[in-house]
Amino acid sequence: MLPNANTPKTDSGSQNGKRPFHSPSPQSNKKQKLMNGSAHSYVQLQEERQQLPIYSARKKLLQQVQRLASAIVIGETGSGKTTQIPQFLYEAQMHRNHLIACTQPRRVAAMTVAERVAAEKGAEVGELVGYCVRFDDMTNENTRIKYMTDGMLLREAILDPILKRYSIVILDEAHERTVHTDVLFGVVKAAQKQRKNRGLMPLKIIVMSATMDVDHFSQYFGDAPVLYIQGRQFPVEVLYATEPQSDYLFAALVTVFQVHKDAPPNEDILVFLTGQEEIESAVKSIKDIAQDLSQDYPPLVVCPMYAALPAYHQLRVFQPTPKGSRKVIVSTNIAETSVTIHGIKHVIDTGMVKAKSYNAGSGLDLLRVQRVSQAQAWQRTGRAGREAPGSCYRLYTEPEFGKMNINAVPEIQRCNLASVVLQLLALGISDVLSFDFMDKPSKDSLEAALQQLEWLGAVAVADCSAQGKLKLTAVGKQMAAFPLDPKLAKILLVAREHNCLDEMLTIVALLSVESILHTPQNKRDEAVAARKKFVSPDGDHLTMLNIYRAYKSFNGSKQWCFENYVNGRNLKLAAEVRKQLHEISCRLQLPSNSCGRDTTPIRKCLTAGLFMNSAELQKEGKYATLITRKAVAIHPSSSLFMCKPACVVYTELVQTTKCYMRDVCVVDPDWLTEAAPKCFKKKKMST
DNA sequence: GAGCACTGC
Repeated sequence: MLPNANTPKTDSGSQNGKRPFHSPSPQSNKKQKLMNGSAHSYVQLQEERQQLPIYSARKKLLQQVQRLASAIVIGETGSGKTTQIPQFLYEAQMHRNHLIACTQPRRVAAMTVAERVAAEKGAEVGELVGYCVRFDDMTNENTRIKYMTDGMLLREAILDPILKRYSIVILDEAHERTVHTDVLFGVVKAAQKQRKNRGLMPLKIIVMSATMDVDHFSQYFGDAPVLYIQGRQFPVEVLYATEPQSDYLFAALVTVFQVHKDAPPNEDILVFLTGQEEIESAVKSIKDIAQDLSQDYPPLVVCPMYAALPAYHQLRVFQPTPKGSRKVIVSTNIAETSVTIHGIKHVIDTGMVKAKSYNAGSGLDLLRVQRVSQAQAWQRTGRAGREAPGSCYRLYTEPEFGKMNINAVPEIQRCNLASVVLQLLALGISDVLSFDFMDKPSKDSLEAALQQLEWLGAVAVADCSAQGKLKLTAVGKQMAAFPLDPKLAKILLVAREHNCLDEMLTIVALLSVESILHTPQNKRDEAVAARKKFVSPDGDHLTMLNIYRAYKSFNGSKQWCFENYVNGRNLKLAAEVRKQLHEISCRLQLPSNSCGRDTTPIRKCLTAGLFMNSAELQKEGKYATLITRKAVAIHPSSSLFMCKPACVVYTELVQTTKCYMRDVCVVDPDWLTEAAPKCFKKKKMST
């Protein structure tokens, strides 16, 4: 998806608030540059390996892993831990002819690191060294070192909770604390214990991180020893605002031009802002101001950077700056971890980020602009010292920095846990509330997730007491087989009763990718007009199905996508997801069939999964959700906006200026009681 | 009568 220039981050910057960045030796600097090239001879690669800082820690690490069950490795940027540690373990025969897994939070990282390590081993990727990510398994029976996404290992654990194919599991980038990594912590720890109790081959666990919160990891893994590995980060001068800034956007603009005035040309600037709209407007302001500058200033190239930006626009960020000019990149936190941009000398950190927070009580996800954590601030700072010394302008004061959270709240404490809980149950962990999380999610959010699963018919209480053991039902087991939110998995399973699996596979695939609509701000009316022919009176799900069918009938033509204002990239992804879901439904022996032109079966299936997301029209012409009686409205982007159907289900709620329902479908209220008699009966009794 | 940080199976 992204170009080669986008080197994924495999090692992470220092996040220690107290420790200054330290300089690398000149020699290692030269080697670092070599490493960034592409074609190397085997001999060259072996020489480079021995120059890495981690090489000197090799013996100690091997001894520790030999002797103990678990180890923590703290390694800074460029230490080479991700590429070297799996090789050290393999070369020392510690894999015992089983697999060494090394998990990554991101696909691109798993793939490119595997390529690199395979080259170092003088082999093709997919043989001794392989990778496994969704849609792409590059391993075979000879594979011993396997890079994979953390979500992939979690999927495998459902089929095999003690992970018998693996002798060593390395959890890399642990400081990022993704939901998948956090669940894996508990899963590998339990697998290790199980194997020990049953007298099986031990499972060694290595946690690799760039965090300052080392003790937390160590304690969780039985006081595992911690190995520190020096990195190769250049010093970055940190400058704080002298007084608090009320307008971070304005402060950012002023700072950009201050740096532009004082710094030599060819020293590029990276600015961290929070979102697409803010970035586009800042880019425009910078361009406008730059136009009015005198000829004494170097020319300015301004690039926006955010995930939703079309790939060919993203490319610009990676192109080298012409000699004598300066590049300013205005980015979301995508440049914090997911992409590495070369040539950055100055970082401007507004200290703000847009992050998701979840309210278990209302079940509402919402995106909020908030302060970054200290760890994130150091991560941003580190982006200025990748290739040479740099500077970082913090648009907040030092006391303000001191008041920030040391680490970000782990994702598992701020998201809907229905998927996680379903997976834990599928792993055979019945006592979800007391699962050994490194940082426990709140009891409320675990209970809300269980409630949802019970309503969907995925779990049943095995005995009558309130604290009774929970068990997955047959339906729950089938739901867990799909890489989907439980609501969407349920939609697929009920399709067998309504004979419309073909349609539901498409709709669910479309719901699990980002928007397939492309609506440029200045061409909104044209886009709406072009897509009018696809609109279904039954709502957005059916409209999307129409678009997908048309897309397929034009063989995914790019021209067609362009003319109809739909996002070809996301439609293609949906087709890929659909294929995977189809394979799983074949494995579960769900009958493949179509309902033709009748939309009723489709809407009944949607109701069976989305009944918790239902709303009815009130007398005064506004909507209220059925379960929580919350005031909501149809999102203006919906094909049902302006229509007033009596009863609807929706995919999700988004809170902006109002609480909006997104992806709305017209349903019959009787279908709701049919789909979840317990849920709606219960509601009537309590009101 | 509006707007969407970032990943991942």
